[in-house]
Amino acid sequence: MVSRLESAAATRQALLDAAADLLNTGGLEAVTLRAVGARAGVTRGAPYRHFADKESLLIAIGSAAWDRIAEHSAALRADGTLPPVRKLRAALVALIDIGRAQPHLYRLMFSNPPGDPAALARAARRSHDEFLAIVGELVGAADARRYGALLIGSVGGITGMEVSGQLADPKWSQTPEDLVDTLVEMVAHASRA
Amino acid sequence: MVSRLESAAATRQALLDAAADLLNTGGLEAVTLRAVGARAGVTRGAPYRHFADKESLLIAIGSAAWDRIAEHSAALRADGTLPPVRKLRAALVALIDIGRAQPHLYRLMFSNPPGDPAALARAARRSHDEFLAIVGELVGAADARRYGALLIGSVGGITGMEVSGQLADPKWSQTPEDLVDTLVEMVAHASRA
DNA sequence: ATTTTCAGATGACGTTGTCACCTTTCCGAG
DNA sequence: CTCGGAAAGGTGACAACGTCATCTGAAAAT
Repeated sequence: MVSRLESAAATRQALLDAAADLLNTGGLEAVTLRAVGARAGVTRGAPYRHFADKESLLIAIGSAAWDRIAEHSAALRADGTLPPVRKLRAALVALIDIGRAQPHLYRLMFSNPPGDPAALARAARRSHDEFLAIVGELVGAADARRYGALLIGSVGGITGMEVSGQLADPKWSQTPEDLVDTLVEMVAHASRA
Repeated sequence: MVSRLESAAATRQALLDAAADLLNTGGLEAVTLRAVGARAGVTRGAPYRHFADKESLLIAIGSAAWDRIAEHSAALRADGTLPPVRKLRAALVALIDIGRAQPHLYRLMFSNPPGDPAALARAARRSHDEFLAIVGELVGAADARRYGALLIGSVGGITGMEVSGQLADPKWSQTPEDLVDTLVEMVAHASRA
């Protein structure tokens, strides 16, 4: 008694899960439509009933990841028990966690696909808005844009260094969390002056 | 009177130039060994006399870009007429300039290839060392590691936002240069305290 | 002068993304 | 209740790609 619509939606989700799984375990090169189909229990042509092409499937995965981050930030913002500095730090560290646990997914989130270069940037907007609100609680609405862009960009890059193994160089002797703490401290201090 | 060695070296460079050109104009997807060979005046199999595979060719391009940055930073560091803050800003803005002028090359520089994930991270080390020295001039050797990692990561991420078009959102109303100025100012201030 | 070496050309193979066509199954109108 | 359209999925085919084995010709070494 599964309706056709339910079955189709389930297949679509199975394709997304299969692709995300392959991405995490074997990297982007392991994500082939044939492998995705096989893991989802269908054949190579089936994904075209749910996604225009391979790129659309990847964009959907990246967008979903951005949506989860947006929800996480929204939940943080709504938490009244946490002081703004804590919210900010938690929101930033969430990105680091994704980068560490799912580096290939992290890369995908920041890629811009050849066909629709702005697709993932659009998906990131909701997440950025939530983040902007959290920053505003700390530094005030006037400076939120300035420090918001700086913090998001910085953490994105710091996580990128971690993902590509550059931060592992003993030359730095800093964890991403260390750097985030320094960054938040500097921003909090600068906004008070 | 071109010797065979000279001819081989010229072909190798022609392949690198052709690939870099295709990368800049058409993105990574436009870089096919057949197209690279055609533009360099050879056929599709010829690149295998100079590079183990396609990935090695791309790594060579990314490494060369990192080398150019290292040289640029070294030249900056040797310039006695510039105060440390100026050197630091110029070194950081150099990354932004590459990102803007050659976004696909910029992406390649920060990618980690499936075969040798640390290859480009190694190529970036010399550049990082030069940068570390410049930071040291400003904040002292004790804090150089801390702020060096923070600055490199931050600027990498900020440029990434610019490259992927996220900073273009009027929501931020900040140029990458604005953010770098804020960042440098904050670091200079923090290191004085 | 002869042998070795190596850049380059060519043919072939497996894999991939994609499309056209066919089959099957479900939903809704009569 | 029937039947016709719609849509999911399967199958065959094709072009493009990375890669390798093999061949050729010319330069370097002996």
